[in-house]
Amino acid sequence: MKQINRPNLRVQRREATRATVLEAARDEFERLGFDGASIRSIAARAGVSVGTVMHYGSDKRVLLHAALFDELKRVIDRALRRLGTGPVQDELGRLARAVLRAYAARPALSRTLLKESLFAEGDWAQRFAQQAADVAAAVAGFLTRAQQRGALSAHLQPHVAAAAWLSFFYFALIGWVQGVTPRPARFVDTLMAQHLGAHSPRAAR
Amino acid sequence: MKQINRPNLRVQRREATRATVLEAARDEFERLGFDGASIRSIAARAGVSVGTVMHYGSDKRVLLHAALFDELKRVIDRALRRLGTGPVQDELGRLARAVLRAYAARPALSRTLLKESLFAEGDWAQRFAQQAADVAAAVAGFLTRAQQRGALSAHLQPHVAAAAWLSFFYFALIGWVQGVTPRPARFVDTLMAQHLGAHSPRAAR
DNA sequence: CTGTTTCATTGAACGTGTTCAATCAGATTG
DNA sequence: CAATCTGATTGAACACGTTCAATGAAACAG
Repeated sequence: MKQINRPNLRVQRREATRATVLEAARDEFERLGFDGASIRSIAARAGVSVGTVMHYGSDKRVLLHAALFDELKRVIDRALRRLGTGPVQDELGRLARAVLRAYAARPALSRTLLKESLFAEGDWAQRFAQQAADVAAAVAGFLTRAQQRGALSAHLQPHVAAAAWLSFFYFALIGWVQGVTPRPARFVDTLMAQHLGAHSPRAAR
Repeated sequence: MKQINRPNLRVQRREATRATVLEAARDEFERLGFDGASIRSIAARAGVSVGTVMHYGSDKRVLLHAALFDELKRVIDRALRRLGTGPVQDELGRLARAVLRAYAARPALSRTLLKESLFAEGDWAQRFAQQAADVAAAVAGFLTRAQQRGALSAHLQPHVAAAAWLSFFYFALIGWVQGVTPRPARFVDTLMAQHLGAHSPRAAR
């Protein structure tokens, strides 16, 4: 009887090698930054040849994405799940800060990580676009619930406001990695305050 | 009497070589894209050595900036000067479309041009940050004038709204080069409509 | 059990961006 | 006018990312 649930040795080895390569990649990228890490240093750290490293990442940027995408996605997903029923801006601020911390945790890499995720190509472009769409959808859902409990004007189109928030957030992140926006979460908060300004139920106008 | 106004031969030659190198760089980048163009092909086109090309651009990205910054700056500055007294969103839409056209005019290069300008490093980071600050200031001024002629609520903080517009604009541009925002000007318009929504004098709420 | 197929792995070769010592030409000085 | 200084130019060397033909090991078929 064919053992369907037990992959054969080759598949096991492949997965083990892939994990080893991606872990070595993550370590090198986080320690040395994208440019500082080389395919050769990653290969040496993983104990394989450069051809094997390239086998698991079709180019260096793909390697970066493959090494770090899942962890950042976990951070984002957890922060989205934690969107609660507190004041709208506080909840959004928490979301922004959680993602910021994930970037700040890898200072040598934050600029390139952001740069390459925003401008990814091929399959990874689609994955990052999907991720942004998921965040926008989650934020729109959060805003809809806020409207339903009367914390936000019913006139506001949640998906547009979510896209606005995402725009502010990414712009703030870019400003932050570029050193021109030292307090990105505050920046997002200020813009979102104006954006929602007349849409909160107690707006005086 | 020292001829102050007439640079010597070496200075003349340096400027001529610089212009030649940057023009060759611009041609190659626009024709082949950033990755498609090589330092060697630029050198060949300019009739100089690779060392000379590197002399006029400390690295390939700097070469890109040096080759294209002034032209894009001219487009932006002209569009800013044309901000008039028409409906606020129409004027901002025109500004957005003018810059979009400048990018669209070089399809092989638009993604990298945007990517490298947003994530520039060193002196160029400062120049691009200054450019963004100039745009924000000009848009804030435009919004202030709109308030003064009663086309916009006096309660709106112009510099915050300008930062919001810039966020929408860059996010739309990124979405456009990534293929997820086919109508970036419309995207900006939609978000800005919501942002200004309750701030126009005829807002029903 | 053996031959064949499949796929992972290897590492040298290649093209690239970047560096730098050597050379050359223009400017300056005495 | 010659010697010296200064800065532009050169292009080979280097390290890098990427490619690919060769090799080896696992899987499969008979």
